[in-house]
Amino acid sequence: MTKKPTKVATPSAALANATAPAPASSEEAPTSNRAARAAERRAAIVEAAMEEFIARGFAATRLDDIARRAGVAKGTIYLHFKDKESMFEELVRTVIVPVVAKLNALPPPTGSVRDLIEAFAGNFLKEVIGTRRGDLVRLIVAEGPRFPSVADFYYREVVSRGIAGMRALIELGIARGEIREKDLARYPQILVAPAMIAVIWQSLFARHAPLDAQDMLRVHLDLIFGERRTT
Amino acid sequence: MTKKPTKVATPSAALANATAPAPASSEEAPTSNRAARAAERRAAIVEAAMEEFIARGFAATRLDDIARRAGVAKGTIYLHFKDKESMFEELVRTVIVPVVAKLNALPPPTGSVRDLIEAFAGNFLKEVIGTRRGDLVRLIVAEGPRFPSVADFYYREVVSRGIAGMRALIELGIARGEIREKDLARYPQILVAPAMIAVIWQSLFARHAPLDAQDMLRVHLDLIFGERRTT
DNA sequence: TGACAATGACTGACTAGTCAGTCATAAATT
DNA sequence: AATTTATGACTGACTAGTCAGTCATTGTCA
Repeated sequence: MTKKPTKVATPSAALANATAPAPASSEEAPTSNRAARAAERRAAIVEAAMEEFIARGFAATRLDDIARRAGVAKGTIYLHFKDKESMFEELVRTVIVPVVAKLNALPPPTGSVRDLIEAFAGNFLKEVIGTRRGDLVRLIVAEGPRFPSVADFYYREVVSRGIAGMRALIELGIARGEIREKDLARYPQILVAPAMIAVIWQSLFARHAPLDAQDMLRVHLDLIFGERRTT
Repeated sequence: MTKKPTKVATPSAALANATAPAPASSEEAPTSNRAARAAERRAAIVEAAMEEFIARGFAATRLDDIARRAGVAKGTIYLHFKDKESMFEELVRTVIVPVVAKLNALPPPTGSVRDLIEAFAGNFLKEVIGTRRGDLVRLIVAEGPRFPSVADFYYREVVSRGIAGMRALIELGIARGEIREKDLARYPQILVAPAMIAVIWQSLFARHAPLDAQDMLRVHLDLIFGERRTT
């Protein structure tokens, strides 16, 4: 039935072409055993899928494109994921989990609350705003309503924890007299809002009006903690 | 294929169902002349398209569904719009324009700046948060990157004007001594951020954790203007 | 150690289905 | 009757998901 006498060159050659002369991104070992190779494949698929989903959204993304970008045949995707939908869902989980891990490993609360939050904001700036992770946030906002399970997961793992953490910090700030506005503890969203806006702004309007997110967050913290002493 | 001998009742009946017993929204006349009927059709299509696009996103929305919801045959859509893409773009324009008109018709600046902004926030709460318009904002955030022309339009017509207006208000507040934080004028986004977050929250997380947007905005204004005097 | 067998990861042509856009025909309006 | 407007069956391009077949790797045995 299939009329392929010569077969398809070598699959490994195709793979090498698709990604780079050297294997994958982080790991460099020639990946001897099967399991490792499989994990590597899966990682490549996840990576490629994220790029495509971010660029085109769920519905408009073609699995063929993901496969090509991952340097893998389409069928291979189905060895790792049940279908397009559950691939999207698992993808979000896979990418989010390390973030949650980091959130849990919060630094010991030394120094002023303002310093803590400032450090947190700095981190957020570097790791989220204007990065692939920021785009992922926008993707979740975009697809959330069509993927309740994704929205649920994101709320449970990231939002609710983030809100709770921020609330604890705010309460500490209030107890220490650093924060005046007591009601702020009821709406930690207010503390985070400018950061979220910065994420969205970057991917929608940066080309029209670049936003100095760092400076904006500083001003926002001044608003909450009062003008910063000069040093 | 479709076994519909009797035809689809009357289109107007279907339309009436979709919106209300009485035809269309504003106009009530039996729409005698051609132009009026055409405009009505177009409005029905726009209305239906907005519902579908909000519910499914651009790529996953079927023109057949829009046509059915609008009580119109698919071909009719193409009498009003060139194709799906330009329909989406024109749709956003059509829905946004009245909002801009309202923005331009700002009330005369009487009373304190805080009162002005509070009135504005109240309006926003009623007309945007938790309404179809709020969903439209989310839709623009979602599809913006794939429709630069939509993002451009939205930025030009809504965002940049809104930011400018807020900045003027903030500067007034600073001049009058109502607002302490002078740098706020450089980032009117901070003033608006919680409102935007509320919009997004409603459509993503309201089921998990309902958000009292009104109260949150009040707290945020307290933060900016100082605790509100009891009356 | 070298030869051979078993495994299952991987492939990509293929199927079945979907949907944007078209156009011959019909209805309504003039 | 002529013209404009509306219809919806149809088409062709496109794509999610399948599966029979391939072959590098691993395991087994002499």
